[in-house]
Amino acid sequence: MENPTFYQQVYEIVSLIPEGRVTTYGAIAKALGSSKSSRLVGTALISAHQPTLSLPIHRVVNSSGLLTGKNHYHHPTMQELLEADGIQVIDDKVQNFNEIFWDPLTEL
DNA sequence: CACTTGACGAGCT
DNA sequence: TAGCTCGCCAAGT
Repeated sequence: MENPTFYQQVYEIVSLIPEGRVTTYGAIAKALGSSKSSRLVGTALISAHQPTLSLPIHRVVNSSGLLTGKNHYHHPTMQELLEADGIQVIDDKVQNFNEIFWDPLTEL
């Protein structure tokens, strides 16, 4: 796209998240040049939850490693998907968050 | 064109 | 420690 929307850019970053790793809304926003648009990233994922896009959006959590988007999942749950990636989730929180955190700015 | 809507984040009470 | 408020900003209505 010559004029990719902010959402489109979010989709691209999300699609690049490696298996077994997670990133945050803020990190993605920052990678796109708008560190203060973390909310936009979350809103973008709502539009991205379409089956046709099949993006690993379950690998995106908030800055605390909390599964804030869990409510938007029908089934399987966000936790189930993360555990399928080998990520340990306890009480809606990603374990070893600091270790599996994937920063699009640093690792891309 | 103006108003509302949030999978957020940081700061304050 | 937990909960509430404020700022930010593109997209949808």
